[in-house]
Amino acid sequence: MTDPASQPGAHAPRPRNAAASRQALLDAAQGLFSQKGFEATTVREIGEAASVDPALIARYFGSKAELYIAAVAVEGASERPQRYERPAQIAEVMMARMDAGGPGPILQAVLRSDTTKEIRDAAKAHLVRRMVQPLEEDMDTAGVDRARLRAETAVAAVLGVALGRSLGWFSELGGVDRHELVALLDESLDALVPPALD
Amino acid sequence: MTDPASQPGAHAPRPRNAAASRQALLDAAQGLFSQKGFEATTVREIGEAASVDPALIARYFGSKAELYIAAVAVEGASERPQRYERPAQIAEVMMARMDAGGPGPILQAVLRSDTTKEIRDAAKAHLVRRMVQPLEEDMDTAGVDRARLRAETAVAAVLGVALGRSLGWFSELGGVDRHELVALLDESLDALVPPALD
DNA sequence: CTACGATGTCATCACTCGTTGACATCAAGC
DNA sequence: GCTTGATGTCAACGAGTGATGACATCGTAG
Repeated sequence: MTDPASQPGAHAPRPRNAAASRQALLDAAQGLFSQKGFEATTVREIGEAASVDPALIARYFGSKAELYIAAVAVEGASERPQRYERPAQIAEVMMARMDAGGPGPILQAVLRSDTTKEIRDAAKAHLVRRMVQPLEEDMDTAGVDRARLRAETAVAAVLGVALGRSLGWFSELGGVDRHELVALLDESLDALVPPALD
Repeated sequence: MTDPASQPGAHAPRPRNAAASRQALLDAAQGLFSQKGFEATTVREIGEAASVDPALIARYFGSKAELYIAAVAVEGASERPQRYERPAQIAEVMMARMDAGGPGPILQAVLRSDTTKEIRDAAKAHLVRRMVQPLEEDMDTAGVDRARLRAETAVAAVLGVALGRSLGWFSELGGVDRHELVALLDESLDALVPPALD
């Protein structure tokens, strides 16, 4: 962010700017990985989307896999810590994200088998930390039986619904208003994950 | 078909038997596609698993894609029509299948984006016919509101749980006894898909 | 102004994929 | 026994992939 040394207002064209190229690659990768997954996205596609030579992926990130990890890290970091009052809020957050830009690198990594085990484990851990554990802790303090299993089941179910909605599995699920769907899930999830009573 | 055994009059045993080779390829493809999906399975793998030269795939099926379609057709035909008394029975059936041999070609086709749209649509239709419609009809006769949406949501949720269990997303979900999980889902699904009262 | 490191461009490598066609080998009919 | 068609084997092709390194070009320190 040093002074580009040109007119104010309009960013100076940066034909040679490593940071900008790196960022462009990262953004393009984020979008493409999010929509198509790891294997189905080629480095040449990423380069074209970023208007950057694909060879720079190797230079700046080392490899396609490391670029993927970087994209996942960005997605993970962009999520601010959050506390869920009701289990269906997880569905709300997840579907809002998917409505915006596809499943995202993390979910892609979790549900596809063509990614490295290393990447998949990292994505799973993220999912557990952000979604399962909050639910589990609430139920633990409330003394609910089988808290962990209930939390995992709820997250998996929400993921299924969000996925089916995003990928257009069915006719109505994809088109229904998000909040209506969340409301529908709310009743159901309360039976699976009893809400904290405190 | 005709008795292949040792009688002199009958046809000799079949060291070179096109039908047997074809079937071996189909079986191997069914298993591999079921576990790894379409793109991640190579024709060389299939050939090795079937102990048949991969080139015969082209000869007997035309291409890898047509072999895939044949495998899906086999899975679709093997399912006998079934009626579900309670929504959680869908979970039972689905998880029993997955515990046996992975998600299966049909589910793989639905959830992965690397398959042909044609294949994916066929798989979706199969899913709707076998899972969504039975639920919907029960609720329609019971006069439940938003029957179709509820049915689709329930199937998607069950799919998510079954998938998460099969793919090892979480620590407990994968290991828990299937029937315990079904019981857990039963309460929850009743809220989403009110059981028929007749 | 010049030299040098940083940045971008390009051709190409090694590899895997699905597919193809030539060739080998077997079983059966004349 | 020899021919003929079916069946199996094999090497290779062309199209992709990710990755690599040589080279060109820019920006700027000296």
